[in-house]
Amino acid sequence: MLNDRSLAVSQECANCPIKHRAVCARCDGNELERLEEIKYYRKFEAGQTVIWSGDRMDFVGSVVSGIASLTQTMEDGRTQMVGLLLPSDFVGRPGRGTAAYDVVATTDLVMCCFRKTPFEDLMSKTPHIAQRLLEMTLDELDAAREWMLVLGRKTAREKIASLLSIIARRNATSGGTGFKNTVVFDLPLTREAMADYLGLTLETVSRQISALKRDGVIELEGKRHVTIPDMYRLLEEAGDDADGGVFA
Amino acid sequence: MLNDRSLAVSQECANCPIKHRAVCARCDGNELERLEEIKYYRKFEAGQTVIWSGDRMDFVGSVVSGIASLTQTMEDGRTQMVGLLLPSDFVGRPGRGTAAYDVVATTDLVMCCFRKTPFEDLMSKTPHIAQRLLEMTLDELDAAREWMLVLGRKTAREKIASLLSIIARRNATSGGTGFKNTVVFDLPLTREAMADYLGLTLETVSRQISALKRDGVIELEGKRHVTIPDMYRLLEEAGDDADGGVFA
DNA sequence: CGTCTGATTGAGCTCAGTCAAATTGGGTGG
DNA sequence: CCACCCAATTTGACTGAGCTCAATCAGACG
Repeated sequence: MLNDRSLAVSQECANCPIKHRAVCARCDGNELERLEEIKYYRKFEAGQTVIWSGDRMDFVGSVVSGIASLTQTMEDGRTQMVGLLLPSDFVGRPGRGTAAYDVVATTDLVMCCFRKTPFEDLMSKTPHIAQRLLEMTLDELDAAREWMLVLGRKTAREKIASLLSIIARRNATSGGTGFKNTVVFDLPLTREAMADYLGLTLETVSRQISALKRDGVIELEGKRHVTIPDMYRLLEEAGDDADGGVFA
Repeated sequence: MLNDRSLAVSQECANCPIKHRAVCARCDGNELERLEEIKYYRKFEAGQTVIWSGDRMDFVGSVVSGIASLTQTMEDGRTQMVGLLLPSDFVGRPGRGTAAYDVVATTDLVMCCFRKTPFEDLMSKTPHIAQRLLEMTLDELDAAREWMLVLGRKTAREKIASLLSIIARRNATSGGTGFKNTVVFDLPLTREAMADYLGLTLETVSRQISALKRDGVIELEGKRHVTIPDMYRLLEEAGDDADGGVFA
């Protein structure tokens, strides 16, 4: 089966698709061997919950493929996504015993997990891991702060444009020939997930997407396949400085 | 002068008021000596800008006393606070050359600074610093995510209550005798700063504070001195689980 | 072909924003 | 000590972006 195949492929760190960006990116051969001893893969289907907030968490790990989301929920059911986990992103916090957020597989998901205690031991002996984790955590903090500006100060239209920019930036295959600022991708999120990301209702998300389509900022094929004919235009709509050269 | 005195007092790491919580908290005597060699103090008055976003940043440092804020500004002037820096909090990012945010002294401020390059060198040789910085960054990330829930999903009233809770939790001297959930503190932020923190306008902040006062959730003496007669009540208003035992 | 989930669209309402006018309170100079 | 000034804050009236409730639509799957 495809699933078995894909697992088999990623079984070896040497072939791992995220080896250049994950927590283990800085590790040398020896360190990788140690990690390899304590690692194991877990797969989740779209919609499945990886962990519930408050649950005991005895592993940490990296997203290998697929997308997961970190969400917080209030007693009355209001929910806010607080993290979007893409391949190579790290899940879990060394030194903490319980999950602070719900982690949900947004798409089918493969994770490379390490039992927490051995990982922590290894980390204390392996500065390369801690270094890389610090770097990644600082990046996440920057992303979170960017996101706070979106949540606190942007309009619904700007929020949608911002989210599309973010996804485009990561997921993008520039469509067509030559030098162009056209970008094409598939939305990995439902309208509801987008709403939870942006602090909106799903109706507002839908309306704003329709409006952006009507205004020619985006093109849709089906509900999920998106074409951005002019990335600069989208960045403008997002309220971001469409400043520096190519979006990189 | 008082200023000189307070500087003199904190000149030695041994007497430093934040030594247990700052980046240097894990350092041993030897490591502290090295840090001491490259450190220097800087003072800012309330309202002064410490750094502008985009500026070259050749130092990093810790807040020793006072409060600073990290803010992001859009071209049209909308601003969002993305970090509130209290004593012991770290400013700057090792490995980055320019400031990503505006840093502004919200009150009079004393910082313990390190030139960036020597600090980075020291950090690569001193796991204790990197360890502590990782810990602090993970805490900040948690705080940022908490804040994202506030920005994305809470009502104006809940936002104000949340902010007051946060300040109360840190700044608090429980007022009066015996076991009680009464808390007293001075607001270190103007209405405008609170608005920037919470993604509101200053008028809305003012209105909601008035409403909370009217409803007996808080008491005001002057504009800044706040009494929380019942901390649990406030936590309820914040929409947080007023769950676990004493707020700790 | 019915069903079910996700998405779109509409109508009306509400909370928070905008614009504008008081009010407060601390600081200053006479 | 008092009159005045200025910045911060409060309050009011009105507006509108985004929410709620509800109906409809589209595509996937059995």
